[in-house]
Amino acid sequence: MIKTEIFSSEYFDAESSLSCGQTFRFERQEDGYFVCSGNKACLLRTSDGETVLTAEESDLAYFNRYFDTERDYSRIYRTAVQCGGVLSRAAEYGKGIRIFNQQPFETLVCFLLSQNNHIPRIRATVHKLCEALGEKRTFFGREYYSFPTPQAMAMFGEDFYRAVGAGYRARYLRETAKAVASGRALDGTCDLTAFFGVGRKVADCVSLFAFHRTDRFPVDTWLEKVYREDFGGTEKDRNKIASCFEAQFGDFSGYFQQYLFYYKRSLAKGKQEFVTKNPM
DNA sequence: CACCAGGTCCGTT
DNA sequence: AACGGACATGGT
Repeated sequence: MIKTEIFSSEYFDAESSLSCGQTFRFERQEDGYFVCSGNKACLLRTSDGETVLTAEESDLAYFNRYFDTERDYSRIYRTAVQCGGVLSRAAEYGKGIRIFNQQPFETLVCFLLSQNNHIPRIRATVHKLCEALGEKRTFFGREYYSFPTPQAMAMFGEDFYRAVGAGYRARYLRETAKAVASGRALDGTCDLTAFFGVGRKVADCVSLFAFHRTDRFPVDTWLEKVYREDFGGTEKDRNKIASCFEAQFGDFSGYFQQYLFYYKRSLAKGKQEFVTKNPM
């Protein structure tokens, strides 16, 4: 039985929440977005200031948790606006962004792939990975593939992961899949950097996107730019830059980081698109 | 064709 | 502790 649920898009906007880089498992369709998580799928549509979630009735609770729908984001937004400067502009631009609650293994694999990589290619590789090792399913008349289990991934070697476009990260995927499949803990308290290929940035992304550790502020090339250009920072070590932001923003770190990432990247992608979304 | 991308590892100072 | 090169590959 398929059901729908409606939210105001003021603090739950499909476009920005999906394209702000926290997930790679979605596709734009004629009338909205097809979103996958684990072995489930749902639809997100926007119309008249509303975000419409469509899912199997038995998956509705799952996707409510996934999209973090219970949390009050107006408070987060207002706090960012009060900070002024670039943060205020970024919050305005990404007002409808929510931080999802994604599955740990899936998030770990996706962000292993993300390093030194382009978002479109990350999405393509994740898709090929699911196609090859996931289970075929259908939702709303559309085929999709579940995210592979650690056990399924542990059966393949580097050559396979190179073939789906992982490049040099193939070794990271294989080692990590093997570790998790053989019982290594992957939870909110484990040291994520103990996984081969996981440094602070990837660890922070997994902490934030899978365990909702919003006290983490992942620093990548874009946030390094923000730090330099908009905050006038001079430190070069990304670890220190992250610690600096985290000390400043506390439990708002993760939310503010997403506002800033989405804003900075959108500016770089082209003024045209930006201007139409942000009439002065 | 260079340069860069949601970095990390590893060997040198 | 700090620094730099290597790493695969496709987008711009």
